[in-house]
Amino acid sequence: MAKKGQYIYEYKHPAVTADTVVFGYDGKELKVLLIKRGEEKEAGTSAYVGEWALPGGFMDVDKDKTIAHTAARELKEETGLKLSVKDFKEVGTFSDIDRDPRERVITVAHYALVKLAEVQADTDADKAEWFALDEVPKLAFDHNKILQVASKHLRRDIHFEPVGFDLLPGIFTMPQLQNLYESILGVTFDRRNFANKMKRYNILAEVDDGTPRRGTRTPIRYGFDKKNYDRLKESGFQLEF
Amino acid sequence: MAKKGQYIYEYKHPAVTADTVVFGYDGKELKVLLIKRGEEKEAGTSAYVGEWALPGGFMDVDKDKTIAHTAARELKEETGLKLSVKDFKEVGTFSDIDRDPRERVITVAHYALVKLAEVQADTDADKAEWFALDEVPKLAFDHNKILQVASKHLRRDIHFEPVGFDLLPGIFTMPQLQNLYESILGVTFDRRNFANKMKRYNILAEVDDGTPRRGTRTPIRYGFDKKNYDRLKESGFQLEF
DNA sequence: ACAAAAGTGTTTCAAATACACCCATGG
DNA sequence: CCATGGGTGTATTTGAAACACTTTTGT
Repeated sequence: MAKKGQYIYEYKHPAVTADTVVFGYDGKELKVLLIKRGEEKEAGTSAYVGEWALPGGFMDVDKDKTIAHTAARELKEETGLKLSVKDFKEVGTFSDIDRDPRERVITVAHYALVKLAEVQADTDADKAEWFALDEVPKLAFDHNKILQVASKHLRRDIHFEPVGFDLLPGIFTMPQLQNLYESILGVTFDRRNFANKMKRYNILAEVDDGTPRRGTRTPIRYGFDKKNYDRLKESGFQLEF
Repeated sequence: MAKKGQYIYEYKHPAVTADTVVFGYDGKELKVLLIKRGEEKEAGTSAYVGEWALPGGFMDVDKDKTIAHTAARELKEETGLKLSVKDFKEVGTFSDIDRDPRERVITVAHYALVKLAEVQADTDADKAEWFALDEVPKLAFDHNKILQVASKHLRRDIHFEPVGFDLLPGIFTMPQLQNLYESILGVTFDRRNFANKMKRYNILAEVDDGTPRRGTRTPIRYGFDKKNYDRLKESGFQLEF
């Protein structure tokens, strides 16, 4: 952690933070991980104590190799969630002059996708909580705006990136996959057309995990074919919906 | 301009800059505006003096309403080019710990599109120069990397945004438009297919600017139909190529 | 006179869309 | 027994891609 002391500059510097929108999917709807703000460790005074906010915090100028490292470190400290630096996708910089009442703070917003089921155990329930996207309360700072923009980025990226990979468990069903896309994009698809399109990309493989298929009521279970997926991505594809 | 003085913080703060990749199109190829670095006005020591670099500079914590304002202000100061704040599209944050030899500096990169012909007169030729994209020299800091990423963003955005609007003069020809797309994407299109697709969007209008069409050798002149374009954009379209 | 630039239309193929029925299970 | 969830195939339409010739001007 950064040392407290006296740091002197010839010109004013802003403080820099990294905030992260962590998206998870519970099989029904998209959720976001929020924390309840406590006393600030770093800034002289605290702001928005007791309110909900996105996890994030101040850059450690000496230790954080990049701003994504800040995001990863703070997420870990605040929620217990340990993600790889490359899981953080940058959303943008929020730099309005009055966005923090204490001093000038600019924040670099990120988003990350996690497999909710596998990760729920690791999150520190005392501080962090999952909220359905449409039940997110009023947040500290400009965090509602950040969440909006991050959601927009997710909706865009879904056309180019394997969001299913990251949000669904390793084994999943076609209805789950479809529901995920429908949740993110806010639309509905025809079952048959959706499945056909997905299958044409050759990135899905039927898997037999031992669950007996006892009739049409138990859905077929799929896994992602990462090899084919990566090849497809290299050659500049577009997953259109 | 920011005041020089003694600014004291309890925790280390990084310096923050905004850099901008200004793209222009001369009818043949994509160009970028670069500046020759002189003595730094702000930082104690100067870095990369005499080398080519992207225009940009330090945030004025008291005056710059957002980081985009920093980008606009610095572009104006360094090249004479006066663009609207909303013309700056954010590309990303570059924050590697050793990217500036003087102190920890993180930069927020932007790109902007200009009509080269209309703007060339405004740029201060003493300090700034246009370079073809594939003739860009080795740049200061990590600016070559920033340029790469900005180009990638432009290539992506071309599918969703009216880049033609911003890069071409108000009146242009189909071959010019096609050449622009080919330059940015690095591919070639069939003349007929390209024109047909463009026309299907109903965003082009033939204009008669007095130039006589004296035969097939003088191309038809078009303008953008901004109304239709905006409507199309609202309804979430994709310009596919 | 010939090379270069620009205009134009049709055919073919692939993908998007729309649409209806059957089966098995759980309550 | 019936409501629910899940599987499957076909016909139609739309857009993408491939393709060749003619005209005019500049040299």
